Amino acid sequence: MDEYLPVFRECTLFAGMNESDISSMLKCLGARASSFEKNSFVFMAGDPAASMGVVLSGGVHVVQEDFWGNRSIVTHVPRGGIFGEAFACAEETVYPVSAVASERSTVMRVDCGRIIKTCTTACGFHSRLIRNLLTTIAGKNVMLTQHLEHVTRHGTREKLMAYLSSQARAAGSGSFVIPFNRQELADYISADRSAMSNELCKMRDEGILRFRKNHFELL
Amino acid sequence: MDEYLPVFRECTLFAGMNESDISSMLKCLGARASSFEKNSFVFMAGDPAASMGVVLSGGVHVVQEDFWGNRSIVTHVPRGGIFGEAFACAEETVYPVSAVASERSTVMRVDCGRIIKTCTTACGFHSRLIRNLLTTIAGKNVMLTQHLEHVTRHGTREKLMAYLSSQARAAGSGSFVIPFNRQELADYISADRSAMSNELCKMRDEGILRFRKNHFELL
DNA sequence: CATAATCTGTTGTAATTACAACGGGGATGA
DNA sequence: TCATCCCCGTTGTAATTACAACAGATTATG
Repeated sequence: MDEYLPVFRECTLFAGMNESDISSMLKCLGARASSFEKNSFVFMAGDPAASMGVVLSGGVHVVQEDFWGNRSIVTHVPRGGIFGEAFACAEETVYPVSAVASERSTVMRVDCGRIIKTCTTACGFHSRLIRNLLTTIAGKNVMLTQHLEHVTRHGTREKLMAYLSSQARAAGSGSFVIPFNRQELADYISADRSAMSNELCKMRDEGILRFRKNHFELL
Repeated sequence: MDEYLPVFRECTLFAGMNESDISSMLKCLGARASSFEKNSFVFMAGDPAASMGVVLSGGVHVVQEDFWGNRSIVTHVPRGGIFGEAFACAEETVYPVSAVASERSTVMRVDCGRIIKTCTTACGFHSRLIRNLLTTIAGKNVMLTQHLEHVTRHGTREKLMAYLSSQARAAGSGSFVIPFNRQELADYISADRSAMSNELCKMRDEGILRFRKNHFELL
């Protein structure tokens, strides 16, 4: 397991811990790493939701299948990312989604009960681990709330204004750089790229914003 | 503060605790209740995000204002509900939203740092409190993820199928009752009521589902 | 029971959006 | 330098959705 220590250092779950702390903690938690072939299931929808996963190598797709069998990708989890933690930490009894290796991957699974319920005095960094878990989930929560805020607006222009406003707020300025190209931005706000591009230019012509590539300025 | 003990028993944050535990814990946390007139701010966007709120009486609107000053309501928090906890628990430094009393209200504010960072051996139920906080945020996380899944689908029919599928999964059956009327369902999936109603009937005529009022059956 | 109020389905029209196709940069690499 | 690829804007058309208005059904209320 120690071969993956560089990965753990990138993982928000272990923020503020050094390698020896992490190493001893993983033993304490009974964490086990397993390998998965491409397209094999790490867990399936309907399995008891007891553990969270940490991607040590490769990547994992979180997928959902609807009543009629249509499959869609919810998220992709890259190396160093965690998944399933919200279901395991909530009162959910089973996973409502499946996790599939998008390529040959190594995944570490940690029983969430061991993190939460164990006496927190057992090892020195256990409380830090819980805090990290809480911070990580809370951070995702904030991002999800914002995303929902942007997507639920009616009309392409309203979506853009909501998204750009939040970026300006985060930057503390009306002038900022976004982390998306046009196609990615369109996917994010759930709109068509060309329609969005069109709307952006209309807004520019009306004088409510300026942009050049990924740099935007609200007026 | 003890006059609000009945409210605390409904609050997920204090699940599994009895009234005397809650009472002593609130002292330990240094929680303070304050009154707010209708339309007065509990906190404003830009304030340092240190504490979470618990609505003891009345209700609170979480509102967001965009770059051009357009205000929109993100959520309404009723009596017994908590708000601001995700921002305070995440690494956010300031609130990106404001909280406004929707009527004359009483709100208890708890410093999140006191919950998370204090030595967990300080009082017996502190670890339970942290677990409740984690469970609550994780639960919201699951709901947000699902909602996003439903809203981002393109087309009214696809949204309906995604939502109804998730309800069927939750019920463990293709036959279930939804907690929305038509208007609420339309708001939830971010669509027009009449267009949605139309689409539902088309789907019924095509034989992929049946419904009567709030009872649905997928085929 | 009668009346009002609300919810739901239906229709037609206007507005918006998705889709496809294309051309102009700008970056990349041989 | 030239060729290639990718990103972005633009346009026209087809499809979808929003909006408004209305009628039947259901529920609430006195």
